[in-house]
Amino acid sequence: MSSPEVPRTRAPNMRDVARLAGVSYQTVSRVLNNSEALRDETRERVLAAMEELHYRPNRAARALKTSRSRAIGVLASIRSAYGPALTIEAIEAAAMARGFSVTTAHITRIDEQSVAEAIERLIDQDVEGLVVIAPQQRVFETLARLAELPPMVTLRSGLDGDPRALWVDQAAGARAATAHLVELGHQYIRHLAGPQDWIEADARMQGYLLELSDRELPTLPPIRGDWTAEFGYQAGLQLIPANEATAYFCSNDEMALGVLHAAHQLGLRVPQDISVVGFDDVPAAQHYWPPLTTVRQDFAELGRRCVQMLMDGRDDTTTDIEPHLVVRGSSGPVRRF
Amino acid sequence: MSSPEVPRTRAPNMRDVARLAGVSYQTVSRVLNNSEALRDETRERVLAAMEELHYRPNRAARALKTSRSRAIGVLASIRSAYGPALTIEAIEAAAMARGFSVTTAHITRIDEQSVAEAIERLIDQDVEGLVVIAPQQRVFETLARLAELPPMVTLRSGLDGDPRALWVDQAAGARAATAHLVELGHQYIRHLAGPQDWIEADARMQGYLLELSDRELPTLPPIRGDWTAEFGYQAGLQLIPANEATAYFCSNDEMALGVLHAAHQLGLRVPQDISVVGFDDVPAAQHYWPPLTTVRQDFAELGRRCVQMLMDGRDDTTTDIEPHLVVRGSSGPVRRF
DNA sequence: TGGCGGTATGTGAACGAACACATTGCCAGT
DNA sequence: ACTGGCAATGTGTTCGTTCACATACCGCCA
Repeated sequence: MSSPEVPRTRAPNMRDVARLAGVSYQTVSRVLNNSEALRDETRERVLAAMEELHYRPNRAARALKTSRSRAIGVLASIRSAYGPALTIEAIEAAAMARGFSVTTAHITRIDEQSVAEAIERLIDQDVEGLVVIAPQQRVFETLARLAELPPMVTLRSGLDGDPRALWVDQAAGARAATAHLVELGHQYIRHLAGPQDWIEADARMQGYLLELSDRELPTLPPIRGDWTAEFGYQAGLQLIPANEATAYFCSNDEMALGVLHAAHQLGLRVPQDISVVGFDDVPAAQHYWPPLTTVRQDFAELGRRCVQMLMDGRDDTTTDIEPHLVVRGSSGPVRRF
Repeated sequence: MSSPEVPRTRAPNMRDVARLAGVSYQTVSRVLNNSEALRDETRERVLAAMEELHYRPNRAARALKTSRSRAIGVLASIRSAYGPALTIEAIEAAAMARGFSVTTAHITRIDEQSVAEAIERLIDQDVEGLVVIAPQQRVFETLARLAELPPMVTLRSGLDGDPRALWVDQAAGARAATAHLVELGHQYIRHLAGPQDWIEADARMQGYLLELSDRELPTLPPIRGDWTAEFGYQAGLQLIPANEATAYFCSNDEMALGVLHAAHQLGLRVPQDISVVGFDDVPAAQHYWPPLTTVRQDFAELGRRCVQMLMDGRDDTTTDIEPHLVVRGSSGPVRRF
C-alpha cells in the first residue's frame, strides 16, 4: 500500500499550498501576484499555508510561463579595479531591490571575439537587460555589429547622443584638473593618459588638451599608459629627469601613485618640485604621500543610475554625472626658477 | 486564410528546429544533450537547423524540467575591496567555464538579519550552491542557524575542521611577517588588527601573538582597526609619537598606507626610523612610499578553488593556500638607540 | 421570484524541454 | 522466411506557473 503522502524530496508547489489552504492553485497564484479580487480571509489562509510549508515560488516555472527571467547582465572588463567594482556593487544592490538578479561576465582581452563570447554567455543566461561598463571603443563597435541584443545601457563619456548611454563628463573633470594646475602657475603639464581605445582615457585626454588650448598654453604629447602604478613609476623615472614639465596629470590615481614613487626615488619633493594630479579618487588616494589631488567620481551613483535607466528608461531628469576636483597636497604652486 | 508561419515575436523552440530539420523534437533534444545514439548525418542536419533559426535552448524550461538552475551564489561583504573583488572575478570565470552563472549578494551591515536576507535572496534565485566570502564570525553563526541551505563552500582561516571550508593560512602569513621584523632586530612590534569578528583579522592577530610568544618577545596590545587607510593614519598619528614600537605590522595594506602617511607627516623616515609591514599585497603596494613589505595572498587562486571544491567536492589534493612574505623597502633593521 | 451584475474562485491549456517508454528499420542467425 | 536484437528515432507526459476563460455565489431590483 503506497502512502498518499507527498514525497519528502520534492519542494512544495502551488498545489500543495492550495490543498492545505483549501483553495485552488489559481487562488494561490493570485495571492502570489497580489491580485485584487481576493477576500482578505482567503489571502491570509493561503499565506499561512505558504508559511507552514516553507513554500517558495519556482523561479524557473514562472520564467518559463512569463518568459521573463528577472535577471540582468553586466559586461565588464577588469572588474577588480576599484571603480568598476563599486559600480557593479551598486548595480547589484539596485537590481536586487527591484527583484532582479545580476550576472556579470568580464572580459580579459578586448578583442571582438572575447566581447562576442561574453555577450553570448549573458544572453544564454536569459538576461532581460544589459549594462555595459567595458569602456573601450572596440567593445561598442563589436556591440553594434551583434544582432538581437537585449535592451541595454552603456557607460560612456563624450557626447554622441546615444540614448542608451549614460554619460560621465570625464572631459569636464580633466579640464578642472588641468585648470587647477594652470592656476597654480604651471605652464608645462604632462599628461599620462590611459590606454588607446578606452573611452574614458580619450575623454580625459581631450579635456586636458582642450583646457590648455583654450588658455593658449603649450601642450606636451600625452603618454599612453595602461592604468597601472607600475607604468606611472616607469614613466616617471624617464620623464621627470628630462625636466620638461612641472606638473603631471595622470588619467587615474594608480598611475599618479607610480609617478609619486618615481619622484621620491629621484629625490624630488612633491609638490615643491613637481605637482601630481590623479583621477578617480580611490579611497587610498588621500593617504598617498603626499595626499593626492584628484578628480572624484561617484561610482556608486553611476551604478544606481544604470539600473534606473535600464528599467525605467531615460527621462527628463536624467542628467550626466559631473566629476569634481578634490585638491590635496600633491599639487602646489610652480617652483620659481 | 492564416499563414502557417511561426509568429515573428516568438523565439524558436525545439519543435521549430525539429520541423526544419525534418526530425522530431526529441532528436533535437538528443543533439542538445550530446546523446550517443545519433547518426552523424542527423546531428548535422539538426545543428544546421539550429544555426539557421538562431535557436537558443530555453534556460527556464530546462531548469524547470531538470530542477537544476546551473547558477551559484556568492555571499560577500565589501566587495569593492581588492581581495574579494578579485576572488569573485575568479569565481565567475571558473563558474562560467563550467556553464554556471554567478549571482552575488553583498551585505553592508553584518547583523543576523542582513545575512539572513541576503541568503534568502540568493536562495530565491534558485542557486544550486553557495560560496561565502563574508569572513565574519557572526556570518557563520547565522548560517549555522539557517535551515535548508544549499551546498556551500566557505572561506575561512584558522582550523576547525569544517569540510566545507577552504582555508588560507592567515596565521602563517602573519607569523612570517612578524618573524621578518624580529629578524631585523625589532623587539617592539605594534599590530594594527582588523575589526573584531573578522576571521582573517583574528587569525592574523593570533599569528602575530604566537610568533612573538614563541620567541619569548614582548607583545604590545593589538589595536583594532577597520581596514581603512584613514584608520591607519589616525592610529599612526597617535601611536608613533608615543615611541613604544619600532615596527608596525598592519593587518592589511590600506592600514599600512595610513601608517606610512602618518610617519611622513610626523617627519619620520621609513624604514630608518620605523618599519611598516602590511598584508594582502594589493597591486599598488609596491608603489607606496616606500614600497611596502607585505604578505601576498593569491586571491584569484582562492576563487578558482572555491568553485572547484563546490562542484567536485573536497578531494585529497585539496590543500590550504599559503600566503607568503614579500619584502620591500618599508621594513629595515631596527634603529640603534 | 426570476434574472442580472458583480465579485470571488475554479478549470483547462500552455510555456519549452527532458525523461521514460514506444516504435521503426535493418541485419544476422536459424 | 521468420525472429531476435540493436541502433536510430518518435510519442506521451511531466515539471510549476500564469493566463484566458468558465463557473459559483451573493444581493438587489423589477
